[in-house]
Amino acid sequence: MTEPRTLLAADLDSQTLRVVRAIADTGSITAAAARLGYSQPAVSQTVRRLEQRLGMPVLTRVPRGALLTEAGDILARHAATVLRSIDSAAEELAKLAGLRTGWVRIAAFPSASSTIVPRLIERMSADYPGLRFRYIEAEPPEAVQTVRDHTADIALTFSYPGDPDDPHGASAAGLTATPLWREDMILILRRDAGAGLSPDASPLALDSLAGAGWIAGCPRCRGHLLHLCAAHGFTPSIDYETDNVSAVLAMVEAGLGVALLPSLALASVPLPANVVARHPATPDSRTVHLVSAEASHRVPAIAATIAAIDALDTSAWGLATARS
Amino acid sequence: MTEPRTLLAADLDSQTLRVVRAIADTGSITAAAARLGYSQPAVSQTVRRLEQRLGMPVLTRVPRGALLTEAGDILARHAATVLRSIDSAAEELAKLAGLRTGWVRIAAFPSASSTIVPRLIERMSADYPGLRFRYIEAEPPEAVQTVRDHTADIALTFSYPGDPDDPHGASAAGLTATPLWREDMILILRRDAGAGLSPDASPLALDSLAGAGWIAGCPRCRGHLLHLCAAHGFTPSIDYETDNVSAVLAMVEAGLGVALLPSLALASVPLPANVVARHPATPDSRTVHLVSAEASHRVPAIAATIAAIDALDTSAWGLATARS
DNA sequence: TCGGCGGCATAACACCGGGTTATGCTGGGC
DNA sequence: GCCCAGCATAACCCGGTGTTATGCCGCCGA
Repeated sequence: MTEPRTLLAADLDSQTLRVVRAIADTGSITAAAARLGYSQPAVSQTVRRLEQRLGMPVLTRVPRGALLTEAGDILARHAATVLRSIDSAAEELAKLAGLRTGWVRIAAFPSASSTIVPRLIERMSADYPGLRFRYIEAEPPEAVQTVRDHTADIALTFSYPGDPDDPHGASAAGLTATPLWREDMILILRRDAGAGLSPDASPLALDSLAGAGWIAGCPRCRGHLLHLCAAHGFTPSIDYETDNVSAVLAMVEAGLGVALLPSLALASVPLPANVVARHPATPDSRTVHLVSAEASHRVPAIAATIAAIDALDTSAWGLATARS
Repeated sequence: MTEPRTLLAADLDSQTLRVVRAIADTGSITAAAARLGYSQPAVSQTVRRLEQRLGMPVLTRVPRGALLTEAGDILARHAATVLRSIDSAAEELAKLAGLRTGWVRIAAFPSASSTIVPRLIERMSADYPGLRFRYIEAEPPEAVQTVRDHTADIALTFSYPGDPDDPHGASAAGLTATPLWREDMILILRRDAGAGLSPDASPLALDSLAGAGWIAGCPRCRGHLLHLCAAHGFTPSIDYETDNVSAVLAMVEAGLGVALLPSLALASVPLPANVVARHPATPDSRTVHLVSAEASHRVPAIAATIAAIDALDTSAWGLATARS
């Protein structure tokens, strides 16, 4: 004769409620067991355990089945609410799993904003109409930081060869950084500036521009330019600094200098008539990376987005698959 | 790498939801564990199991705690509903257990309707204002049947000594029948009828009424009368039959005959002026029983009612505690 | 920059809740 | 009076869900 301690909500788990509800619906333990896919004793014992936890009977056994007691009625009534809520939770989760809902937050560098990102989101939205997206434009270090602090799920970054703080530095945390594409660096100069140097569309020796004025962009891009020129034996005179690609082109067009731009930056703005793009004689490139939290790969919407990034056709932007 | 099968609602038990909710509230696994009274690994593992059932992460681990993912958000949101519902079920059950709510259905024989039953319900209502009662008047066999088929929780019955179908016959089922009180049988006759026989208030030999006309009530009462008279060597002439006590008294008053009534029957109607009640010289009694379903004794409201019946002061009705 | 600390994960283990099959009992209907 | 439907019990088994002990990692403060 165990002392019936005070009732705890912990005594009521959803499994038990499911059983009570099945009995209420079917009117017998045996039928409830059949409906739930259990053996009859399983249900019988579940009820018995419940009853001894509650300290009072939940159902009265009658010759052809079982009737709920008042306590059983209470349980069955609330079971409806509980199970309905659990079912709808399961349904929402199934929608997440089935990519019929979900958010994906993306961070990327400026020149991706007008190329890769819109194409990606367009594609994903077409394939999975339920998914929603957020986008934050950020330079690589900040973009990685957004992933690290869970402000974004996915970051697109770039790194120059030999870059000390390239995105791989992030992999120490739970982050992964995988190279996506190799992006050619292209020299931008006024048509007449390079006129005497070599035929129009052919590669151009970098050091032939040693004496030119230079227009540079973000700090890391400027750093790369300095590094690259040093390897070619000169120090560029960087006279103008701007991140703005249109501004760079206008400056070049105005004859203020030359620039070294990644091909993505050129993909979304038309080249002014008397401005030309020439590959350096010794090819130069940077690499676009995808940075994401390891754990997030199990989030269906994020995994699908990553897959879509991999599947993007980037040939129009001058991107080549990265060999890592 | 287990294949993430489709999500089942069965994967979501209330215990897990409780954990998710605690994490959502506290912001860390450790704090949630403390709040739930678990060890930290218990919660950690609960989450891990949940995640592998869902096939997607539920929370993202951050340096100083954990953040919910979208899936975790869904769970936490529904957990609120589920747990609220479970809590309110527990609360209602606690009210049942605490006798602050509940129904008790009573069946009893007619002469209890105007004596024991109102007193009992009055008493119970005073002690437990939340309890509600239903009452059905029924002769013993029917009253036992109401308990058997769960139309009533408690039946008050009576049985005459040697009664073949007394309530004990019911004990074969899950029913119990316990004797409560011994109820004296009393002879009712007109003052002048017994005048020459013995002093007014003294016991009266039954066979002194052998020649009188008799007024009898319910079938079992009539049966008892026949049995009793046979033991005294005569067969009564039963001229009138009615269950109605007032009618019996009026008939006696009118000189139509004499009657043998249980003391409870006399408790609620005044004896007409020229009608007297006399004990038989050889005392005769019947026994009042309580019949109830074994299992119902664990129902608090019913147990309390039975206790209240035991505690009733029945001296005013001429009932003596039964010796079983 | 290094040690302390807060927080999570993992390992190893124990328990019992909750399932199974086999079987018995009871009450009702043909 | 026998058969059948339905519930209970026994005996057993497994895995979910706790426990403690321990390790790793990232942050913070001296």
